[in-house]
Amino acid sequence: MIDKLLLKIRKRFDLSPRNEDMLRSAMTETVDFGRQKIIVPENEPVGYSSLLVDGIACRSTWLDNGERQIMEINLPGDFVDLHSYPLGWLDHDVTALTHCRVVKLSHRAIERMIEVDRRLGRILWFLTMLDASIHREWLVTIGSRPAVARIAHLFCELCYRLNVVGLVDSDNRYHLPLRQADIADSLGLTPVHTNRKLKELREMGLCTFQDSWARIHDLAALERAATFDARFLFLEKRTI
Amino acid sequence: MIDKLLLKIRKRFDLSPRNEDMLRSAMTETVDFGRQKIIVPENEPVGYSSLLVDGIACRSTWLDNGERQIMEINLPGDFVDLHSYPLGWLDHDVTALTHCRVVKLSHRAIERMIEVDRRLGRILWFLTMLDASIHREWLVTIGSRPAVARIAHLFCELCYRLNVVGLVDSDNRYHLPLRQADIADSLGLTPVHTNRKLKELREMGLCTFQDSWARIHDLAALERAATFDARFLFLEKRTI
DNA sequence: CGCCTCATTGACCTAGTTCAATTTGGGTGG
DNA sequence: CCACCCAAATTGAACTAGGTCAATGAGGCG
Repeated sequence: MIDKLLLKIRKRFDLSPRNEDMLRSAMTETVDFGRQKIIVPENEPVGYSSLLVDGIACRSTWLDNGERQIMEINLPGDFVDLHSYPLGWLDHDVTALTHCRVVKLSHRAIERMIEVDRRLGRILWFLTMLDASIHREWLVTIGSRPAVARIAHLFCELCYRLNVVGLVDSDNRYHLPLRQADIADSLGLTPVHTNRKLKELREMGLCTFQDSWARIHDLAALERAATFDARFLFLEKRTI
Repeated sequence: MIDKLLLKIRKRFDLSPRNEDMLRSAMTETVDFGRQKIIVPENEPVGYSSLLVDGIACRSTWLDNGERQIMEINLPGDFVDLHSYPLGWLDHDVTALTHCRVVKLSHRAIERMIEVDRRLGRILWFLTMLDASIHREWLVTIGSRPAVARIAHLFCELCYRLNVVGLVDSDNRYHLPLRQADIADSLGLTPVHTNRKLKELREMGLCTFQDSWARIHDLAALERAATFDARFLFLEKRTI
């Protein structure tokens, strides 16, 4: 159930079997959400955090003009709203972009876990700071990269993140059941322009996104096109 | 020394005198940085976090093409790199945009404080999540708002944040010693375009930015122009 | 005075948008 | 099996917000 979360954590920290048990036993209730359903609504007090175990979700808000801005794409193994623990509620919606399965972790249980093992608290804090780092990288993407590089960067990011949780094939191919409009709304582009630039990436032989699958044909070249530097994902193993 | 930090925290949480003493006594060394100096360099292990007590700093990276993207503007009372505590190092530089004064808080001291009072840990975690919330709002700004609204939004944000630490005059006027280029690099615009749109805001009678001072003539109208909603700043007092 | 940084303005250009039409590929009901 | 429908992808053509380039001001200061 929480194996993808454990993979994500173990990539960066050593986890004792005891830690794993604590996490495992703290998460109980499973909930499913259909596509487009709101998993966590904006501005409402939250008493628990949700771990995405299956499907793809996103953080997004709607603007007055009807535009949607997606601020992060959540993958299996991600807590979609761990930050509601320190914040109390969310400043944005979390929405299912595909069918999603989620397990709940009450804030009270988080509190208890941290009380028993402070290091676990620091690990959870780390996970939320990883989201913040991804936010910053997106700021660079949207603020400074041209359209092709934006799309390329997103595909690189998702490749690395999905790889951590074992969801990338040996030939850099991964399941990505998103609409082009989802990508457009993530990158501050229009669906039409996104479509054209996806075609360009395809014709350049860098990557293909079709039928809910992303295939990266030349990761190194794609990273160059994206000016991608994986360091913002903090993939190194660390002590403490 | 740390009074602005205390204001910032007290706006959201009750702080016991003991908590305040713990914070106060943990921060010792003061360091000054001239304009353009790097306060915390990217990708280098950090053993302490820095609290900005005076001046304005920013988180930024440089792209291959020589462009700079600013990801957050740090004000007095902000920790510029509290997230280095869980992360270990930063994915970006922290740079002084004006002369800055900083006090240091070692990670060991943070560790100790949290050990003594877990609630304080949650408060520090909150502070880092506030930064993340600001990042998300900037994503919306850069991804979806037109130029005038971007600038307006930034002036609203700075007004609210500076107000918390007592740096806004009664007539919504605050010291903001930034170049137009700093604003441009924060918003994903060019300095030229920023200049033109600043003129527009001035002519609309919404706000003036001249000689290092921002004057908001009509905050409500400026917020409307920016589609600004202060909720992302989590300004409410909360329990726990 | 001369220099330097930053703000301002004008003229032209382009990456990305907008609008609208067409295609594609499932489903689904008969 | 086929006609129809619908969501999403694709393409074309015209448009614009914002960018680029380059010149001019306007202060501050050694």
